[in-house]
Amino acid sequence: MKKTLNNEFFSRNASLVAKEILGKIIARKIGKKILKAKIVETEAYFDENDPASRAVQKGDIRETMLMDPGTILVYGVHNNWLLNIVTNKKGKAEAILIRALEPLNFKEKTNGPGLLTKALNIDKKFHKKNILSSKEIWLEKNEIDGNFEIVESFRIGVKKDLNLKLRYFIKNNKFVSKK
DNA sequence: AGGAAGATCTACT
DNA sequence: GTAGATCTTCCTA
Repeated sequence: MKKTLNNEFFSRNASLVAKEILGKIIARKIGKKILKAKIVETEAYFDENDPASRAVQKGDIRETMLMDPGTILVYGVHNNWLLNIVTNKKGKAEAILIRALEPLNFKEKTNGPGLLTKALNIDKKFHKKNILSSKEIWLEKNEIDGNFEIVESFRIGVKKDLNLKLRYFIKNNKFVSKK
């Protein structure tokens, strides 16, 4: 059994992936250091029937969301880079947004989508790379603690939200951006 | 070339 | 709780 997450993991419905990726480890190699953090908060975005998703707009973001599962989608908003991972099969515009991490071996703040990209030094250079094959960033299974409760809630910062709970976070984790 | 909008963050009240 | 700062991308002309 491989330690890193595979293609099948991401080849599913975005809300499913968003939920199951909670508690997994994201690793970022910078020079000789490898920063590791636990994913504690995510959101799911869809194509049709999701007015808040950027996939309904034509452009580079939609193009990227149509690519292979595991493709990294980096999107700039305000002053920040937001880290997304494309899910579902090629041709389906779905993705998850990583909203918050719990740092395991570093101290930078990661309790927000813009902050975690700064902490991990993620920017547009990762755009359209695949997180399943990258040597600089990857995801690992968490074999240490798989015991936590998942809370479902509404997405944050979107005007036209669906009447669906598409944000998922680990209960009682203090690194979650909002409750 | 210019303007508007946006899946945000920080600081201050 | 609310306002402001300030960057990238897309749309229009």
